[in-house]
Amino acid sequence: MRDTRTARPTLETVARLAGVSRATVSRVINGSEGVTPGVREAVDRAVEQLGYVPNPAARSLVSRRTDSIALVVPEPAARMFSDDAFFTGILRGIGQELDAADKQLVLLLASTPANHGRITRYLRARTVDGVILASLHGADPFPSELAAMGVPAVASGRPLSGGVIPYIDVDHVGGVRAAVEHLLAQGRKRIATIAGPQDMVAGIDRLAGYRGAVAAAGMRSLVEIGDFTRESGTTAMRRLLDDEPAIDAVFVASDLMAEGALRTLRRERRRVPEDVAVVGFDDATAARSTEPPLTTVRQPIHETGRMLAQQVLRLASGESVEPAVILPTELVLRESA
Amino acid sequence: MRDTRTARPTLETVARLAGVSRATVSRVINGSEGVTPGVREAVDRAVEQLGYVPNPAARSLVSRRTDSIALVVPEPAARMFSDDAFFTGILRGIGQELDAADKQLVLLLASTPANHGRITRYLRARTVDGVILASLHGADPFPSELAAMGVPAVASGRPLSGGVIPYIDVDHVGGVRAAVEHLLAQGRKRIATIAGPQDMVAGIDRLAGYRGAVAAAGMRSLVEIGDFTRESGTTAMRRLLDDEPAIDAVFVASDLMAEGALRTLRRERRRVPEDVAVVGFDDATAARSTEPPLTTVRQPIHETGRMLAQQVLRLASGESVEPAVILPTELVLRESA
DNA sequence: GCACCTCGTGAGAACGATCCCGGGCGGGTC
DNA sequence: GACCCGCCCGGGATCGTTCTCACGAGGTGC
Repeated sequence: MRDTRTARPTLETVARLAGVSRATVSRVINGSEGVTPGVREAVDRAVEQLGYVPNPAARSLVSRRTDSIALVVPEPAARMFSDDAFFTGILRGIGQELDAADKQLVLLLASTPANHGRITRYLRARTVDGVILASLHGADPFPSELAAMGVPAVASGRPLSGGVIPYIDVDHVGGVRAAVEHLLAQGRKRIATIAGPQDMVAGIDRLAGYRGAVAAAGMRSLVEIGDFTRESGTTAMRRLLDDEPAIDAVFVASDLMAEGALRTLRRERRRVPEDVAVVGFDDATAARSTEPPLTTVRQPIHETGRMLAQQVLRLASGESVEPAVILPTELVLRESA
Repeated sequence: MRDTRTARPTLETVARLAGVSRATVSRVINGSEGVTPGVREAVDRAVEQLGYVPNPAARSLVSRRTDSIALVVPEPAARMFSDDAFFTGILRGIGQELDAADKQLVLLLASTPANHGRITRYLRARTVDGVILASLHGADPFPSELAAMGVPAVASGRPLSGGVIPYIDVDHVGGVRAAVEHLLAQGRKRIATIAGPQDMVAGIDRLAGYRGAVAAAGMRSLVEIGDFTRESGTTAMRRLLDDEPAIDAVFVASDLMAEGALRTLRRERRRVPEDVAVVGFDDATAARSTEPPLTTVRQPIHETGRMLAQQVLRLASGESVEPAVILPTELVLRESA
């Protein structure tokens, strides 16, 4: 007899109370087929009465499953991203799907390089059934490491290091094309862009999309590089106006930078959209409240999170998945263009 | 002989290679004292050579520790919070401390009521050594449930349901007092407030702070309630101006709402700070880029996260902690007041 | 020089589940 | 009526650690 406060019931306890064996209780708990209804009921009652909850450690020791998925977030990604809403949006999407599948989410923040080793070790211990990699900078080592370890993994955003693990991304190029075509349809003649950092996929692909669309229209491109922050949008816009005062439209690779750009335009007394049209990217919450409200490219953040979770769960259960899933983007028309 | 690709080394494997017993290897792994340097070295070499990583499931089965901490986030909190930067800030703070302590972070998003049961069950299974509760709405059941289960837990923000578990919060009242006194020192005569929702501590305490400070100065209070969103700031400010055109200052309980308020003031052609001074709360990143830049009360978000982690780790290791830790806030002077 | 104590090491019993395998029982077929 | 085939259920091994306890060697005190 042990302290009833601390002594948690085990399979054994339940089995005795229900008058059956451990194996049978296990079958009932895990919903196996061949159990007589009467017995099943007796076990259920015992479980209920004792408040039995299976011990996950014991379970995963033998089953070699942990029912949990890791989300690895390299710090640069977390810090740089256009806004935190992106991160939390993805998180909610992932959470929703894992929830439905009754899996846990383990968050691994890679803040320091030291930390990186800690994470790899953790992953090697097979403490999780699968890994989701948040979007990465340049030559991030995680994808190939994970592939080498044989851990089921998917990435958010096309990994720049090459196609070694499957990924989910949004249609950057298509979104930008729609934006530029919208500007062209308005009769804009001189369309510039404020691009994102060129060591991130989002930065690279959106710039490529702009270049392609502008070239297709037989126009010259005009590019300034920012770093996805509001401040960089402000200064980049100023440089653009200095270089080419005749600009009548600008595609900005993030809403945050677009806010900054709007500010410069206001200071320079350029009317938006009359003198200069502005299109952003992200459809951040702030896009509704800029002056004027921002026309922007919406990306399905929540859906991305859900898809990430779905794919990694598939991989974890042994199925195979497409090497890439590209989710559609959508131009949202407001007043800035 | 098993497949070397899948067969992970165990203590036994390491022990054989090093020519010692399992127990000794275990001692070395866990850094116990009494091990001869020579033996320790031999074991270290074997571990290195085999790439041995302890199996967490086996370990926690016997040790009854899991080396992981859960962060429980009720959906309303996540959705409503002034901005997602708050959440991610807390997260980073927690991450940093857990990292230093070599603990994992398990994220539990309470999106639906159904989900709530799932979370409680998970927590009852003792899958984590401790729990951090993200800030809660009104009468959230988690604090008392956790207390009843005897799981070490701390809350972010004073739980409204009463002092059943320790918490970390910032000095809302002190911050607001500093803000109001700053306005008084400028000779402002009619100081209004836009408060947050009155079912959240942040909303309640900041309003209380305002009421206290204004009363102390022998002035009447003038209150409009918002919900921490930009839009609610816009409309609340309009109502305030309608009610009392003579307003010459307003304390706004969040920067996001302050942005909305600035917008209304701009539309109504009131100059800030000449005609109306505005002070926000949070020191969100956007506060630097409003026009004019926002004077606001900074709360130590990152520090809050770190403290949450520190306290829950203390509790988990059996120590006791103060029932409440209040971190200081600071008035940041910019141009809006 | 004998008893005692300390310190490093090993043997073996848990921890609490899953899962394979075999035994018992009931019913259908010849 | 005997045989056989399924279907349920139980026994027991197993997963990979930690931890208690016992043991032996070497140093110290008298």
